[in-house]
Parts: sequence; C-alpha cells; structure tokens
Amino acid sequence: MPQKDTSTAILDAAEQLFSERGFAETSLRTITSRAGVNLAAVNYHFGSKKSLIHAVFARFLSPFTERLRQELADYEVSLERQTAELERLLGIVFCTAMATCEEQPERLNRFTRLLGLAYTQGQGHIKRYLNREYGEVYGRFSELLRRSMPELSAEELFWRFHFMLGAVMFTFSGVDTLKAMAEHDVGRPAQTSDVIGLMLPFLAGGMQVKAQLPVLLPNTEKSL
Amino acid sequence: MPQKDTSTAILDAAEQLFSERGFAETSLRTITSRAGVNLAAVNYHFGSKKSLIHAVFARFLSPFTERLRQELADYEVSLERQTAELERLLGIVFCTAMATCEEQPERLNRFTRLLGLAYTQGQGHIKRYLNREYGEVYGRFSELLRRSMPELSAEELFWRFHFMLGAVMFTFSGVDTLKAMAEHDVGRPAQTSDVIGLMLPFLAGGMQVKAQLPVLLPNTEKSL
DNA sequence: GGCTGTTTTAAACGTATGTTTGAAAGCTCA
DNA sequence: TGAGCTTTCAAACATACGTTTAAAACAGCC
Repeated sequence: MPQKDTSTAILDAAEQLFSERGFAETSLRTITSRAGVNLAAVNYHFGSKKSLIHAVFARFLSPFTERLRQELADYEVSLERQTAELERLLGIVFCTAMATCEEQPERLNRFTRLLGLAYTQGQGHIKRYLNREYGEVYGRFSELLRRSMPELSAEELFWRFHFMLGAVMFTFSGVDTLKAMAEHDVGRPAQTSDVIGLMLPFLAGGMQVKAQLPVLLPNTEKSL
Repeated sequence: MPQKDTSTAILDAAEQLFSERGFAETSLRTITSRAGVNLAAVNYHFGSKKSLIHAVFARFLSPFTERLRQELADYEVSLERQTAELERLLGIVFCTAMATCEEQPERLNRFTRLLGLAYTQGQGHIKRYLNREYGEVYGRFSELLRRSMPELSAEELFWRFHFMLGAVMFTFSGVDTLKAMAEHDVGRPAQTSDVIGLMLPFLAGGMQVKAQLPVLLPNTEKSL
C-alpha cells in the first residue's frame, strides 16, 4: 500500500506520459523525473513497471466501473417501464465517464487514449489485466446493448459494436490533436462534450442503419 | 538502393512484426533473425530503424496512393455526369486498397494496423513522413468527401470523418483477433471482404444521419 | 532522546537496444 | 584470373532501460 504523495505524483506523471507516448516509449526515468521523485520509487511503491501500468488503469477504471455498474442497474430496471433505447444507453456510458473525472475533464481524453493503446499496442498483460478486473461490467453493458437492438443479428451486432468502439477510441486517442486541427480548419474551438454530442448521433446512426446489401464492386479493374 | 533479396526479406519480416507488436517493441535483432539475415543488414540497406519504418510504409502506400490518385481522378470526371455518392467514394478507397494487395489479402489488415499504430503510437516522425509523402492524395480524397456531403457543416464533416477513420483503423488493427472472437461468439468465420461489407453501411449510416440535437443529459447525478 | 519501521536516495547491476567497424566473401567485367 | 565494387558477417561500441542494493533520512511512539 503506497504512501500518498509520492505514489500519486508517480501516477499523475505516468498517466499523462503513457497517454502521450505509449507504454514502451515511456521510461521510468522520464516518469520519475517528471514526478520529481527518485527513480527507485516506482519499484518501491508499485513493484514493477507492469504493476504501475495496471495501477494507472485501476485509478480511473475502478471508480468508473463502480458508477457504471450502478447506472446500468438503474437502466435495467427502467427497462421494465419503457423500451430500450440505444442512444440513452450510450449516453449513460459517456455521462458516467465524464462524471468520473468531472473536476479534470482532460482526464477523459487521456483515459480513452490509454484504453485504445492497451487494445492496439502489444502489451498483452494489460489486456489480460483489464479483462480479469473489469470484464464483468463490460459483459453487462454488451448484453444491454444487444437488448437495445433486438433486430440485429449476432454477427452484425458484434461487428458494429467494434466499429463503434473504434470510432470512440480513435477519436479520443487523438482528441487533442483533432481539436487543434478542428480549430484550425473550421475556426471554432471544440469542447469534449461538443465532440461527444457530435459523436452520439453518428454512432446511433451507424448502429441502427438498415443493413442493405452493399454494392461492393467485384471487378477491381476500374471499380466504377 | 538496396539489393533485392535481403531488403525484401527484411521488409517482409519488419512489416509483419511491426504490425504485430508495434514499432518500439520490435527490435532489429528480432527482425533480422526472422528474416534470416545479419543484424547489420538493416543499417546497411536502409540506414537506420527509422528509415526502415518509412520504407515499410512506402512499399505499400506508394502503389496504393498511385492507384488511388487515378481512381479518384476517374471518379471526379464521373461527377460531371452523375451526382456524388458517399458509398461509392468509400467503396473506391476500399477496393483500391484490396486491389493493391490482392495476391496477399492479409497485407491489408497488417497495413491498416500499421497506419493505426502510426496515428496512435507516439513516433512523431512517422506522422511527419506520411504527411509529407502522401498528404496530397489525402487532401484530394477529403475534398471529394466534402463534395459528397454538401449539406454537412464543415465542423460536422470534420468530426464525422475522423469517427469514420477511427472505426476503420481500429477494426483492422485488431481484425485478426476480432475475426477469431467473431467466430467464437457467432460461430461463423469472417473474411475481410465480409467485414468491409458490414462496415460500409455502418459508415455511410453514421456519416449521413440527420444531425438531431442530441439529448445529452446535463445532470450527471442519475443520468436517467 | 532513542528505538523501530517506513520511505528516500545515489549508485550500481545486468541486460537489451541501435549503430558502427573492419575484415571476409561474393560478384562483375576486362 | 584478378582488380574493383558490393554485400555479408561476427564482433564490439555506446547508450538506455528496468531493477536491485545498501545506506541515509525520516516518521511516529514509548
């Protein structure tokens, strides 16, 4: 059980640096010097770099999943009164995430980026840790998602769910860069809640679209 | 100018290993031993690890963008006869990508994954290289995309475009894992073209959805 | 104040990385 | 064949990493 000050300083620095550069690209020396603590402090307080990574995830995910578990339970009982609705379900997840770090909104970006890195970057132990620790809530959510779209086949639902996941992860992974680009291109600065507001219709639209047979052109020569 | 055999052996090994583990996590020793060549061969033929990474991208992207440039030009003249259509435009990109590696379909997965890594993983030099080398085609495409959705505001288009990019990148980044999961969950094996067939309607649906004011719950306490 | 357990510190350790070197091997062409 | 160039190879280099160590500094408590 780590002491307060040094541990949180390390966690803060690690969270930010990992989200900026990735796990392998961030050295313990960079973390500890940013945190203003001794190099050995990481191994003393957390045991190893792996455990530090896990701790960074746990610091956000544990409060988040605890809240989410409750919100999903409330949502579930509300389903007895009203019909399931995709956008409400997605809204719950976003709102819970935002509420979990409401005093520090930029943590949401950092965090989704970390999750995206955990998925795309190698580091198999992170995926294993996340699944072991938070797999249950994840399962609860995807079951509710399935119920909110009963007309979709299991296959379609599976893939669309991951398309959605990708849009969310990728966007938040680069949301700072993207915000800057948006401000440059479009001229208007964007807030995270604005981005979510734009993303929700996109996701719901994609998830709920009627599955027409796509006209995927079989002749690759001109593809006109 | 690298020699044929050794260079391509290195490129093959590097492409596969980078896409599996990421750039920082893959050492030159792993690459060269997989390729069956001497460690020093990378520095001899490519100069440095950075340049090797660039070369890996170039080997796929140069033929791809060359084809795409042509396809987009054809599409552009066809616009004088018929109206712009989002799904056709997206289909062109996918088909061009598939056609570029038609003798080795799994390269498409590897490649989108590499692009995703380049975006999300640090390694700023990769982004700079890609932008410098292939920024022009990218600009051409996004201009055509804009024209295919004239009713969308610049802001909405910008963000939806990146939502779309995310869905594509993320899905193909983990497409092998996802295919396995899909086969396990759904029971039916999936081909890359199937996934694209499922993705196109999702993307088009999300891009074209009417932008209703989303009911983003302002009270975070219960979010019901 | 002095003892006990905890935390911090500077230094070192072992390992792995990207890169360089200089000699050996292979190749081309007269 | 042998000179001149390109390519391979084993070995070494310098650097960076995660981790360990043992002593120093600190904390709370009798």
